[in-house]
Amino acid sequence: MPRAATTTDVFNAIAEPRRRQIIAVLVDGKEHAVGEVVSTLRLPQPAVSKHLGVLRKVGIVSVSKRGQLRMYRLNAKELKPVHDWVKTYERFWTHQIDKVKERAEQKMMQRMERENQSTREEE
Amino acid sequence: MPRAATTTDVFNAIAEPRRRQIIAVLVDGKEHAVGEVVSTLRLPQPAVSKHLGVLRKVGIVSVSKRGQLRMYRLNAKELKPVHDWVKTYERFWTHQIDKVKERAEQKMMQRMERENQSTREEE
DNA sequence: TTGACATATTCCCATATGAGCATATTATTC
DNA sequence: GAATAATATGCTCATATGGGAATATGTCAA
Repeated sequence: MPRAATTTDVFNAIAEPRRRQIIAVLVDGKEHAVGEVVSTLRLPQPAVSKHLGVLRKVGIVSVSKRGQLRMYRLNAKELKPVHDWVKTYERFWTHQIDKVKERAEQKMMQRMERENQSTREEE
Repeated sequence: MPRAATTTDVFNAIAEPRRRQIIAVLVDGKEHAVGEVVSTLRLPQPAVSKHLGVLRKVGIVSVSKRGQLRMYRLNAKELKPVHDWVKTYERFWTHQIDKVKERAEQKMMQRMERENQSTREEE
């Protein structure tokens, strides 16, 4: 069996860096013409159209016609499965951050104690 | 150009459903032999070895020898880039949840008012 | 109608799959 | 050392790329 199609699911669709770039351009949630994406990312127009096509098939973006323009809009809700999935593993690095914070607070307390002591010594 | 290699980055590595399944088996953070994964997921052993190889190249898992066993352990920190990326778009559905909560609270308030009223009527 | 402009589509190509199967490698035990 | 167990590796195959270039489609404007 070959690799799953990029249009199979969101995970495959976002595996492509350029598609993530395109998504980033649409992050404001507003409508953007293909040409905007092209000039912003400086990618060949056919490439952008193709990538947008993949994103559309998966539902990450939606299109609407405005004259001769095709306006693409981000439908970020489709990214939720990715978020839900990766959130399961969040604790693995969040705990680490907590420990760092803890150590920092301990140092802060120690420093405050020291400063408190020298203040008393000044009295 | 063909599609990027699955060993290129984490995004490509986790695009494969079976690899996500394997990651799920290793979620407890403890060491697991290949055979455990094989029997848990009921996948062919060569397939599991190959997928573990991909995950290892990307750094998502680490290996250590224990006799004739190869113990694989999840290195979930490598998934952080995915989390960081998708978190940028979290607000798109979180806001929706907030709205749902808001509506629920409004209904609750209305209900309380009604009950309050009927209580007064009982007086 | 004829252009000019914005996008989409088609073709070709090099390449990286992932599955299935057979086989090699390594370690253990008798 | 031989047999066995646990993994890894090598092979072929069908298939889905993504890029580039050319071209088709669709739309507006004069």
